[in-house]
Amino acid sequence: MGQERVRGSFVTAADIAEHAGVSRSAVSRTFTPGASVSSAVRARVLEAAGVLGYRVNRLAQSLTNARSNIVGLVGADLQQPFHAECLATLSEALLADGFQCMLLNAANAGRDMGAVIERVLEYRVCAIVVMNGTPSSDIVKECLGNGVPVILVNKPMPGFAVDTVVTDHAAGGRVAADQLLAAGCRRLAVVSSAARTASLVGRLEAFGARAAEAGVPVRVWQEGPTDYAAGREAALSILSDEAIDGAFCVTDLLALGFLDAARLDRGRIVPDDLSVIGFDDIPQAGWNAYQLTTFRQPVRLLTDQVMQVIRQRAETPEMPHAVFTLPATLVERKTVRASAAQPEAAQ
Amino acid sequence: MGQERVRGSFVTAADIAEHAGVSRSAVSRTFTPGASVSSAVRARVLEAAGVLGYRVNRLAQSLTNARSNIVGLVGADLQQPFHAECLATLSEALLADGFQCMLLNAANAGRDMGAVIERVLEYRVCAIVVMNGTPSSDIVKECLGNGVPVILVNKPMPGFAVDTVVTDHAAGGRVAADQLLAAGCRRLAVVSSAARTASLVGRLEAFGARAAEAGVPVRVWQEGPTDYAAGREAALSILSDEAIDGAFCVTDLLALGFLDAARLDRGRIVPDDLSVIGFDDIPQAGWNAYQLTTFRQPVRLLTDQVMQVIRQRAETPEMPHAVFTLPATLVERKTVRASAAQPEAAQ
DNA sequence: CATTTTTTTGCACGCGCGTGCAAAACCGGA
DNA sequence: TCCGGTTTTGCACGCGCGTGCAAAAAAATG
Repeated sequence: MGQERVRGSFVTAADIAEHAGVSRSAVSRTFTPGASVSSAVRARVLEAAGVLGYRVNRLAQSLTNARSNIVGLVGADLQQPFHAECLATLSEALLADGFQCMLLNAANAGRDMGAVIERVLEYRVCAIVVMNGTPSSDIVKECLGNGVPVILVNKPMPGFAVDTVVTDHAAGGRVAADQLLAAGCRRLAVVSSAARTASLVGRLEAFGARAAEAGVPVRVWQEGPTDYAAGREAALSILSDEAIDGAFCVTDLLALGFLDAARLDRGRIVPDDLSVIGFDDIPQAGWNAYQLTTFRQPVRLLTDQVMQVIRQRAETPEMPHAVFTLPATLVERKTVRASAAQPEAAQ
Repeated sequence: MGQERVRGSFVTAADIAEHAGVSRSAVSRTFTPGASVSSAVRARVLEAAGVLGYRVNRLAQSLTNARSNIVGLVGADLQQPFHAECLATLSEALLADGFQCMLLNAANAGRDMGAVIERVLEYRVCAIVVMNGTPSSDIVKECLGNGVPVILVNKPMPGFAVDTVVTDHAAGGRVAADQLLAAGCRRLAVVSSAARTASLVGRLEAFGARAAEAGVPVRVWQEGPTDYAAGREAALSILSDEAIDGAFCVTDLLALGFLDAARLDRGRIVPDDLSVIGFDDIPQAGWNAYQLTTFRQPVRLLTDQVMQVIRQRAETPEMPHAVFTLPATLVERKTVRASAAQPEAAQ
């Protein structure tokens, strides 16, 4: 079976109808759950479909429904470990739920997301998920105006009718400060990038606030991109200047670069001389050369929440919009000195 | 402008026609390059489109063309650095060329690619690019039977009417052997995984053949998945057994795990005691903690070639099918001992 | 101005599909 | 056998768009 397929063209429902000796409607109904077809007809249609290799044309189908079941997935810097993880998890969940995902790669974060979002609107997507990067408010309005729900991950946009799913960055920042203080650090640094993303700023400010409460000075570094090389530069600069003994890098990539420069170039012993905490828990953070203490972003939870919002909003478009905040969990590895104050007895 | 948009629904060409006082055809022609419209009408249409927020419905458009301009991008283990890089590069190129990409995440490589490819066929994609993983021959036939070109990256399927774009793995394997031999290694190992992928096998066998020519024994390891942890396990097992002094890991991920275990657990000094070469040149390979000597896969070239094939085959479907082999380039860093035999004078 | 040529425009059809509606077929009961 | 009720089936229309065709308008030519 499937042998005599005509090469080079798709089979239509009409072809099946003819081959099975039924009306085209019968074919359509066979592939429409809950439609009325006798089992005899259904059987003949299915057989013909098998032989000819029929496949409903979703394009035409979506035309009737006025909406496809395609979800637009927008993101930049997709090769970064954390972003790649988000993408992999989200796309898998979407597929598992019967959606198709259109990937909108905004490439280097600088490039305009607007152009790329505009294009996907032409496909009548049923939702747009922004995994990272900051879409302009104009384009968000445009999506909303066309009835396309927008879901923002880790990127709150107050005042817009969007759904937002974020990690609790502030809580992470606070815990990071607590950890470093508990480890006895008294000259702290926080390493971020020139990108003043809400998530990055959230982590940084909460960290700074907590340190301030404790009366500990914090050296703030916010230069360059958010990557490994920038982390190295930060370490090279900060660690030569001052006697920093604890650093919170707002991203694992920064932290790993920072660690390498601290150890290899500045001869620091981690965690004895210097404690370091990252954020994201990318796979590399767990590698033996690093064993970075960091915060795990709840990617699975974020994804589940995104899926739930997509489904709910499909049913109830006028549902009130909300911000869902999910907790990051501390992953204790080996870049923070064990607290001397409260030794964990007999472990 | 754009204020009075009716919320919650898309604007159609008919709406524009009415608003501009022209026929619907005029609207269609305005947005069809090379169609005949007077500049007066065009102007009025464009203005109406601006005010109402019109956007052609690609779904309906593709219905007429019998083909969308969507390309299906199939891959597994998308969070792996090399795969993520391929995905990022390819999706960017596709978007730049006016295509849209549908992401088909086959999740854990084990899962069936067929199901996911079947689904994307329903969208009348104009091509399917398989970035990694092995699609069943049945599903490939099915695509081909429907006139959808299939492009395989790093995965030759002899005998099928597909286009193939591969890195020259064998050449890499040979050079790897040469490098290790030149470094004076006399007890070699090659580390691969249980996945007998063509690319992995290609690298491994070429390496083995070259070593055999030189009369040097090679310990072959092919267990577990293709990741960091598997690389560690390989090192823990191999390095305790024998006095290996040179290892070719067929993947950077394996190499980095191997390196960490060799240094941290087995106390080897790289490259003095042990030389290690990887493959792929993922970003982490260049990090200071590793400085791995490896082969850079020509991702940009692969991508360019894929794009060229897509364009050409769109024009000339019956074009003969070919295998394009692109060279990997050795990236010399610091995990291979400098050759004693031929000291590079005064460098 | 009349006529031919060129350009522009609207009509109508089809792309592949879902679905309301009415005709047809079927089923069970009297 | 006939009849009311319950599927099942086919017809025809519409989804939003592109496009061939012929009518209309404009432009060029005599």
